[in-house]
Amino acid sequence: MNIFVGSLPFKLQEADLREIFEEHGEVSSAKIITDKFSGRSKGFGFVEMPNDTEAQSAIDELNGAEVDGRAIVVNKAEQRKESPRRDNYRSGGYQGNNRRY
DNA sequence: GTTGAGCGTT
Repeated sequence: MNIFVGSLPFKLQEADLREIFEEHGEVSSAKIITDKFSGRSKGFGFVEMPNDTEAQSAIDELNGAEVDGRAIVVNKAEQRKESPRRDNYRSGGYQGNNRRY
């Protein structure tokens, strides 16, 4: 289950976020969203947990929990898919791979 | 050295 985490302290790092969720279950990956141009944290991130039961428990326990003095927001993530369509494609190359500049 | 609602680069 992918989890959305908001209201994170700007100083928080991905490893910190991961350890927070690992206290409530197994964490496969943790991500802090940072601005591509400034490199600064956007203040929210995502955590992926393979066990849905532990994930739901972590959401229930960590939503509103205080981290570094800030009450964080934890919800089930949306919009980003893990399994894009990979079927019905043939290994044949493209004919129009010519590049015109 | 700054800020504070929301959903990420594959």
